[in-house]
Amino acid sequence: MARPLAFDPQEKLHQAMLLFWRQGYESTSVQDLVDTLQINRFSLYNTFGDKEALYERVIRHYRAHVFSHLEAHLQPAREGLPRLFAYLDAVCEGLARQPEPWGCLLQNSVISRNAFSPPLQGLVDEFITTLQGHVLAILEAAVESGQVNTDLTPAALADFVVIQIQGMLVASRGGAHEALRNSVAALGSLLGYRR
Amino acid sequence: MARPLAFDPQEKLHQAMLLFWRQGYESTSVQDLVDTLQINRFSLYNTFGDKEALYERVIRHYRAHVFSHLEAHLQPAREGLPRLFAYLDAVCEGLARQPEPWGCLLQNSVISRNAFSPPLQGLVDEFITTLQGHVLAILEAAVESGQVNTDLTPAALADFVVIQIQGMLVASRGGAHEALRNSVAALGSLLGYRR
DNA sequence: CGGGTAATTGACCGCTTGTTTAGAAATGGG
DNA sequence: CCCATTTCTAAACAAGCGGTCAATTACCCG
Repeated sequence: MARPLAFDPQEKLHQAMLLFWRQGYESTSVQDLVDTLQINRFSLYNTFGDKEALYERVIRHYRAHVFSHLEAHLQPAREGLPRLFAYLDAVCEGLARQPEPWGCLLQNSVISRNAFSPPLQGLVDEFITTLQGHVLAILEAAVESGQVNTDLTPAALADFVVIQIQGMLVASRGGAHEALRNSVAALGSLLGYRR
Repeated sequence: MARPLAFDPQEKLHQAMLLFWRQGYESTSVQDLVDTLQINRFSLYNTFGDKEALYERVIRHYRAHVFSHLEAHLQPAREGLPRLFAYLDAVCEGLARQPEPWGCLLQNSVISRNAFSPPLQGLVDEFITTLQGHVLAILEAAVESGQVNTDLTPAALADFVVIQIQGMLVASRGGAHEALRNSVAALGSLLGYRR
């Protein structure tokens, strides 16, 4: 056959994810990637395609290896509020554990979505759609089972909660960990959720 | 004396604000500014300094001519919840009226604060601090006067509401106007605020 | 009307961006 | 052992970035 790769693509992809996560898409140059991943410029293009193609793979990697663990807390939706707050607690904990306030790679991508081509925009938009779906299912179950007593529709409540989550993810980039915990506690109290 | 300016600095500053508002700081090049403001490159530097100095003046301009009108709804704080929801309604209305979903220039600046020098970072951080101050004062008055019945501290509630506002401002960039209104309605309902 | 002052002009600087090229090096099967 | 195949290396590409320059133009005051 031919000359084998001198590096592990998965490992390099992981390193690229960490770099993009910390610095953002636009602020991370190809030179940064070359320096950090310790592979040649051409090898980078040869294995991952151009910068945006690499970022797409990074996003999928993040979704599969980071977000999926958080997403697991949101199921099964029929259990209602305990699932929502298990997720919110895990989000708080994950954000607080970061050495620097990087926030969430997916939410960061949503914010800079205008820098992407339409297909990639669609991919990052899926994040909000997915979140919305999970939260809505949980709140429908919560309202139906009487966990939360309100005259609001589950859909309106879901909009409210998703926006709250988005706010938490951006606020975390200021390092306001206590504000995040306060925020979750307040939401719990207002929804009448007893732990 | 000497040759007078061939343009109105205030007018050009306003145009620069609109451009930065729409495109963001990093995505707006000096060439974009030259093309849009219709003044020469050097004249731009001569009157406003470098790109970051211009952006600082843009932020101050925004604060004085755009945000101040919204901020006015937050006072006097002693009136409590009506002031908060007057502000939130105005924010919703302002965001919905935008021809394209630009969000809030100040919140957008907070998000890309890492691209700025420390002094400018401080200036954009003032936005959250200011908002926090207003909201806290309102909620203290609201709790004390019994407008809202909760076992939460006003400080925790303020963290919650400020994060909610931040979430609204970033979500608006996806054009989700109805979700914003639902979100405000949900907050009102959960706080027991009757309009 | 003439001279001093300041705004304007457009070319130009060095640097970084993302991307590509041509040639050298390394592998494993026939 | 050698050649086909693929990776690797370093250099270079064009385009765009923020920022600066000397020369020119237009104005107001004396």
